[in-house]
Amino acid sequence: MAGIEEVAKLAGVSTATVSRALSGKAHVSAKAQDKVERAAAELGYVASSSAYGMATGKTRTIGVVVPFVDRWFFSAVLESAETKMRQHGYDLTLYNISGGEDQRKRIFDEFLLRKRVDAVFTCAIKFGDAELKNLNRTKKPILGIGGTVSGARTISIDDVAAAALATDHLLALGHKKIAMIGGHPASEMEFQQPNMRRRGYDQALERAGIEPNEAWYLPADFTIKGGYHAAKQLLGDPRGVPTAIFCASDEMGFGTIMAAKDLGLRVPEDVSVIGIDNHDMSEFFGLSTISQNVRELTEHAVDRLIKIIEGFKDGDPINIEENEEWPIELIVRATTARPASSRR
Amino acid sequence: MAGIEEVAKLAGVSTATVSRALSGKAHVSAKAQDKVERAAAELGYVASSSAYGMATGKTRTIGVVVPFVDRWFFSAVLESAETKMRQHGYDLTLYNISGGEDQRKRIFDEFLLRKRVDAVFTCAIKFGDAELKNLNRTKKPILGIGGTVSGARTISIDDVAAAALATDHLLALGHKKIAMIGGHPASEMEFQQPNMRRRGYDQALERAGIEPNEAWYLPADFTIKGGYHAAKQLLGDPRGVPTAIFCASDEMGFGTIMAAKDLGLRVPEDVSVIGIDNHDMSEFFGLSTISQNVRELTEHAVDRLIKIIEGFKDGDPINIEENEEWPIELIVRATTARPASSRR
DNA sequence: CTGAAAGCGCTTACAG
DNA sequence: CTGAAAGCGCTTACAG
Repeated sequence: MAGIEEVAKLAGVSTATVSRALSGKAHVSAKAQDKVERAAAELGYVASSSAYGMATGKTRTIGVVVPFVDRWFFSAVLESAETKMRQHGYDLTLYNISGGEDQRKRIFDEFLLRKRVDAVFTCAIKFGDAELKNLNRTKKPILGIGGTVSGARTISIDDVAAAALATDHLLALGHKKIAMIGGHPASEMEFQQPNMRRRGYDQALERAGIEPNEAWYLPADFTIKGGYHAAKQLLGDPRGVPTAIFCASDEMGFGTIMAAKDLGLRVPEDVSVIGIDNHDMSEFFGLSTISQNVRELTEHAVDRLIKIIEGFKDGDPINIEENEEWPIELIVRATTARPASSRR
Repeated sequence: MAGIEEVAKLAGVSTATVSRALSGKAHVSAKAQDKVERAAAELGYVASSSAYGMATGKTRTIGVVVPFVDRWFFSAVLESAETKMRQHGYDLTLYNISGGEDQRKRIFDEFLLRKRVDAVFTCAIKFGDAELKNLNRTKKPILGIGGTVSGARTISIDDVAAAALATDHLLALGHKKIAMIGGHPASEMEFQQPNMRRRGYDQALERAGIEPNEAWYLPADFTIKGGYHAAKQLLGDPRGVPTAIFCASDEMGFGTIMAAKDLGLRVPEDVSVIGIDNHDMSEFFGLSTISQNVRELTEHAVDRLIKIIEGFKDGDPINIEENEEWPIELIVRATTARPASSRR
């Protein structure tokens, strides 16, 4: 509870000197520096962030907006973001949109605007025009990952290319009957990933001269359970079964592997499976996948955002539309192989 | 960027009246109320939280400290806590301890103290004496879940009883050869759960006149992978195999189910499995479990903490040691049944 | 290098 | 019910 005044008194200097010594922003004589540090330590002084915020207009807090927190992808983002922000001396405040329209509105109209945050970091969030305008009006830089967003900076993989790469991997192994378990067109991810990943799959097939089979695109919800159910339908169909399944997320890939096993099918002998994400458990499942290195992506994005905040000069545009493409990587493990028909 | 001054000007009243009208803390004439509301809406005014914090000493932010965020239990806590806090008009700032000693020290010595938060909500965190003292000195109320903590309020299940209940369920079905997959004694959970759950298991067996078999307690790390590996060792041992396995977490239960299947064993015909948590995927796996209703527990705990903050009177002790026991519930699903030997 | 003082934008006793 | 003014605890031009 000790304030700067008490530290100044104990150190025998003015509050200005205390502030300067502790912030390191201006030179202070070695002697004064020492006295201040001793006094601060003795009193256990830590500057009040509200007062700091008043005086500087900075909160040293970044708002992170996510659609879910209890799904692996988002929790990995959250964990990496927190660690990186902490390193830079920033706090992370969490805004979770999953509570529906009301919660979302409250967050955008009230919380995010209340000068609580210096910037906004979003993951798989698409802004409404009004939301973006408000954020711009209050001079909040935005950086998004997990898809591009109009009017803001983003760092994102090329989802079309990622899906095409996964599909091409299966094609190159000799598969011709390739199904896809993807997302619902207008899904709660509120984002274009499902559509883009489907497009990549379609394009890859078409390039290989294969007509995409409508019945072999199954929408699910990106969870293990969703993948399991979809895969059961696909693999249990007596009228014809694919030899490979591309899943738009690794979690759906896990579900697909389990479904295959439960049907008595062997992976990859009877059916190949590939996902997208490189989930923490993918190695355990031996799942082939397309990695976007979420953790590094997040760390890179946080660094970038903080650079923007701290390098901001009056007159600079707050937000510009600009996507930095983040590289993807094919990781081949044990769930993809040549189809049985082409073996000898 | 509009300040209270501009609103006052536009509404033709003083800033005091604006503040009162918007906060609703004092009566304001209907006319003034209306003028203020209009003006605020027109200007898109939202009070600065730093200024609010300066004036009131409140931040309306709660610090949430967790050891992990990318594990289901903690992410469920985080999601529920955020939603509940938001409802009360509080922000959640995230403090993740997983980055090791340095990150932890920085959080406790610097961030949590910087008058950034009104209170601290912890999940499965054990404080050091110095940490607790600092928090008390800066008058931060603490509420913990996921285990009791000395010197602070907690809401927590009885872990010994939960483990005993799971074990008793297996015993009641007729199992005598019951193994346990638990935690490492001094685990990264930095908490007593592993030990307490083992104690509950031991006690239940002893009450049933069964001597716990040292070789049948396997430590793992609470993950699916960890559970899988442990279960493989248990179920593959040629010298003798348990008929039931109690896992200290549902995730280890999932791993155990997969291990059994991969060994060609049927669950529950050849081996029964029960966990603790009622994970979101437990229903999908058909896993019998002990539920602690994490989400409701978290919401209840947040309500409680906010009541403490807002009802605080000078002279009240900041933190008192007091545990509220949270009820548990046995949920029997498809992975537990009588042992084969006792069937006919 | 250092200090006195203004100022950041609110809230809230205190008067009226 | 309302307003003038003090005060919250810092930072930072401005002088010296």
